[in-house]
Amino acid sequence: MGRKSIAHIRRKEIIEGFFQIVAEKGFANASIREITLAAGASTGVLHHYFVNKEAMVLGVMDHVLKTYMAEYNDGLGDHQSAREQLEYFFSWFLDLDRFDMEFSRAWMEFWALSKTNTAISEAMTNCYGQIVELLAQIIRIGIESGEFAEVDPRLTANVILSSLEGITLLWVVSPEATPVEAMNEKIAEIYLDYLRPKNGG
Amino acid sequence: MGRKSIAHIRRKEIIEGFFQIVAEKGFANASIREITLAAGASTGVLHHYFVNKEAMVLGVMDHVLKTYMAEYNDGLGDHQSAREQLEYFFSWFLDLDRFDMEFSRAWMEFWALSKTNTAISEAMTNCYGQIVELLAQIIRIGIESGEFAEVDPRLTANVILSSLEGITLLWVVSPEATPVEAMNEKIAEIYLDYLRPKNGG
Amino acid sequence: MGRKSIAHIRRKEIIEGFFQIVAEKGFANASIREITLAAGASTGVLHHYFVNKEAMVLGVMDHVLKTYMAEYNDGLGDHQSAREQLEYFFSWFLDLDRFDMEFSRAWMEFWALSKTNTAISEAMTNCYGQIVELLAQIIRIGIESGEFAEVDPRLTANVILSSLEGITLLWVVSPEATPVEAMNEKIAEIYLDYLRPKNGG
Amino acid sequence: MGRKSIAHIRRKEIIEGFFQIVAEKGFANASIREITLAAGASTGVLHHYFVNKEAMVLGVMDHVLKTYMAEYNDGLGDHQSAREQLEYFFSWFLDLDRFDMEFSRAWMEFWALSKTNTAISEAMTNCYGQIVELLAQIIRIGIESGEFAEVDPRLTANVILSSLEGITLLWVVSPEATPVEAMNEKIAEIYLDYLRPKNGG
DNA sequence: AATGAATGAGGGTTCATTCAT
DNA sequence: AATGAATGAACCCTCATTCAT
Repeated sequence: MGRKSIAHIRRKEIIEGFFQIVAEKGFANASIREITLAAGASTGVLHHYFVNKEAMVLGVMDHVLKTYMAEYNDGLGDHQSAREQLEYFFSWFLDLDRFDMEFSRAWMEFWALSKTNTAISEAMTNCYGQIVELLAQIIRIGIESGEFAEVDPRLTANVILSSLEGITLLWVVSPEATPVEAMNEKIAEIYLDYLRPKNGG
Repeated sequence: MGRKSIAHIRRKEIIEGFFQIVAEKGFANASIREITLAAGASTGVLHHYFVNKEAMVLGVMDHVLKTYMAEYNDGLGDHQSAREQLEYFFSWFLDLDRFDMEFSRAWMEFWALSKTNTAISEAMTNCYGQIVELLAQIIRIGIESGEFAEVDPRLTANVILSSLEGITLLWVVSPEATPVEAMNEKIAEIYLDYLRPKNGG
Repeated sequence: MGRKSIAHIRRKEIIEGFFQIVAEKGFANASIREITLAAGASTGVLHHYFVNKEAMVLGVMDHVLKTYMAEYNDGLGDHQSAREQLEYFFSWFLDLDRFDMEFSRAWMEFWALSKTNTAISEAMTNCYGQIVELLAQIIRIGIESGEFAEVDPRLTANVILSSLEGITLLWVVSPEATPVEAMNEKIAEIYLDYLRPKNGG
Repeated sequence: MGRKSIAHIRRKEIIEGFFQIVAEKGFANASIREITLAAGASTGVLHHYFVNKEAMVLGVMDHVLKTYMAEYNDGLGDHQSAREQLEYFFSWFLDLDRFDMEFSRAWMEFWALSKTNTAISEAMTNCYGQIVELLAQIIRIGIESGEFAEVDPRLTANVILSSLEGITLLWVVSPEATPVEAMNEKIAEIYLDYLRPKNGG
């Protein structure tokens, strides 16, 4: 038991050190030595917990997905209508570390890595797949209840997600030129409007 | 002149080889040796034309920006109304190599690099800045002519660009899960609708 | 007593796991981790019984020498004449695990190690020394009894042993190209003939 | 041309440094760094000429085989009868670096490596295959001319080679206990006798 | 303008061994 | 007696870059 909890702590320390250095220097320039220093661990311990650098990425992604989905589910209960749920989704997604520069820089590295690394690609696809499904489900409920217009739920979910991630992207690439908060509000406004039933139509 | 054109050809060969390998393996794993093989040049020649790998990125970005802006301007003349110009913008942006996997993968690498490399960051900011300005100008014209509602031109331009780039991002990360064409159409539809003057309102 | 026998069993398990991995991968690539898995023991236990990898080699060699010499002595009693004893020697030597690939591969590793490791070198010299002495003694008896020609007993013993070990060597290096059984028979035939008294001389 | 000859020299320097360190420490303990120092080359140059340590082994073996076969063929012309050729073979084989400790130690490493490395195994099989064929051919000629008894040429060739290599083996393992010169002479005597036609028989 | 041999720092990873539990 | 987490030196190899030719 004591052992197990130490292992958990170690894993978390390593993940955090790794995350920090990747955000700072990028994956390729995140040397094991530096991760080691940031995590307060030896090279041996790093490879005791993660077979290689790639496995650390998977560890981070797994950790992030689990944590955030748990947060989402924790706050979900209060929201009754589909519209409220969608608003809740926007606020949750905004609250993620999306506009934490460290988080976003690291996450962008994982985007880039997913192109050449099957395991990371699968983790990414899974991650975005879950979020799209979340959104699509809210939209489906809203359509059924008559709160939303009859749009294609998955397509709309994909479009919303890509718009939100597009903001993150531009923000990381050009932080000063990208007014993220106003953009987020605008996006929420536009899509809520798009989903409003066109009664008069 | 003969000399100069050989130099031009060489530069282009190198840029193309570099681009191909970066798309395939990512910037960090694009070794000079491989670029050399793809470009049909020696290591010496590579460093004769580009002081280092970073300079190749800048070379590519400069080449891409110039080429695409020229294309944009070439096709622009026919379109009179702001709405037509915006539709033209969407079709031009779609026609870029955005949904060419090789292009997009390489471009994603440049996103990632811009975080840690000042020169690339500046080139990126400049690149997106020009496109945003393009869009904002169309929107301004539309507002003035009464074709568009009175929105914030730069904010709207940023939102549109981020939505479009967000599609590319999701597509590269999850090619199979991302219906890019339908998403593009939907995005165009939504923003054209958003910009429509709400007379009755 | 119970303790002691557990210790014996553990030692044997470790030796066998070690032997197997050395045969498979070679000494240098036989990692403690793999030996651990093969022996069903932890790294701690391994180092409890053997101070290091070298000690495992000495353990194996000691075990092998004792076992085989015991086998030799067990079967010896029946053979009266020097010729019979020599024939018995050949059959015993053949029956050793010499043409068991696993044994021979591991043993070849120990040859190689003996060059740079004094303790292993001494164990090897002792091992071959005992066998040469065995052979020389048989030859001496045969010469005294008039069964064998008057050859140099130690030189002949060395020559016979080297011929036999040479077969093993070629067999391990080129298993398919080396007809070990026919070679063994031929060797026995040639040396028995060589030792036959040349009456007519 | 100048380039090419430099490349030849570099390759030879590296092979010699490698050979020396392998003989001294064994393949596994021959670090690139030490080979580098022995060869007077940088790590980069080492890997420029040989993709990895294994390739150096193949380089050595190739070099050795070519050199020695050339020596053999150079001295062959003078020897007319099969018996003379066989005697020449013995003297040539003895003259190889067989009883040069450095050579033999390194060669023993290659034996050991051939067990786990396909390319080295093939080189070894090829090497011994050529020598066996050489010997078998001499024996065949002797049988045809009536100089030799009607033995199995390949089997006999294998037996002779294994006896000779067995001497090397015992010598490397127990240099002091192994009277190599007397053993060599004895082996030559025994096999020449074995091959003598048994007219009276 | 072009070549590719040479450099050597730095990369990720492995591993025998130790030791707190 | 037994465990396996922890250590950190050492390993092989890669690489961008330089420079003599």
